[in-house]
Amino acid sequence: MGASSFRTVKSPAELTETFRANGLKVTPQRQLLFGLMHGNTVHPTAEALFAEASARMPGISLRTVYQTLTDLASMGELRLIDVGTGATRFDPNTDDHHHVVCSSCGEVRDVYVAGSDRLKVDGLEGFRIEEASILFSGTCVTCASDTVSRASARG
Amino acid sequence: MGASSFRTVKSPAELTETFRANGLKVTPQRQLLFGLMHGNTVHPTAEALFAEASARMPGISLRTVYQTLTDLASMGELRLIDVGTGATRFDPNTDDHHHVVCSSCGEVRDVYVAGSDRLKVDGLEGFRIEEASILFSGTCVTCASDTVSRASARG
DNA sequence: TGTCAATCTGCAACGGGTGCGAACTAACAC
DNA sequence: GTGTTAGTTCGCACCCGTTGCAGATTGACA
Repeated sequence: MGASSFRTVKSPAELTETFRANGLKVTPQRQLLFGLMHGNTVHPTAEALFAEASARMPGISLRTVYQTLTDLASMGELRLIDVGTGATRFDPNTDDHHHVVCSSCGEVRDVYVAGSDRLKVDGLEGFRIEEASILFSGTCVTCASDTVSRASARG
Repeated sequence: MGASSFRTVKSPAELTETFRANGLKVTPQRQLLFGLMHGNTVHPTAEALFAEASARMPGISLRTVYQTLTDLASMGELRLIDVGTGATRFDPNTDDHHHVVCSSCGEVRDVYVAGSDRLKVDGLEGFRIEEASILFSGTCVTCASDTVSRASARG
């Protein structure tokens, strides 16, 4: 569970190779997005990445951001996750893991779960299961302390 | 885990009482929806309930369906679930349970999981967890056999 | 340097869901 | 039965996230 086993999205250089190998072209827009996803741990939305990308390359289209992200996802280089906050999040961590989401601010963090093979599950009869995802939700430390300070300001 | 411990939405008569007790009026539209949810095990979307309701009460508004369902949910009489198929599902089963979704047809079924307290979870530091939901996804028996028959038709 | 398929952008459109306000009606009092 | 009024219903406009489309552009390879 240490950083040594952490499997994230390939480097921009490697993704360039992967794209070319798949017959896809490598454009400046794509290279920018490769860089923005590499080592990214905040599970950004398409809009958030678009904002970052726009700052570095004014005129880049939101459509292109979506296109590149779905290309990356369909090649298995990143994961699309839905934590119920409205917009799809993009996760460069392709390890087998799960997520926590703060129900107040929407922050998402990776969670590693061991022992799920020992769960007793009733109700899967008739299904060929391909995936199981666990989503924790609660309040992050920042939002919790905000609540506390607001409460004491009132009191 | 038998039917005896199954906790579903209250009967239409009980919901009538609950609504009145909360200062809400009991309209024909609401009574119709109470009946449609009672004993419902298909995890319908608002649109699906709207279609059923429209057949019995032409002219009922989709807006009213949403309104009544969110009222029921905020009273804890049913649960809103998101299985990643786009639309919110409404689940009259208020037991502590989880779900499987067929990635092909979107069918949802209830799943009971025991032993989740023995999971080893890493990454929740700093979060006050309020909920954990497990979502299985795979192919239901109907979609699996459809695939088989299509494959043999081709062969 | 040329060719051409792949890509980019902007806009229209779509699905799910919500805010709003005028018309309506359940609930309670008399 | 009638009146009063707060809660509801309906339909429309609109929001958000996302995708389809098409014309202009450009990476990749000869």
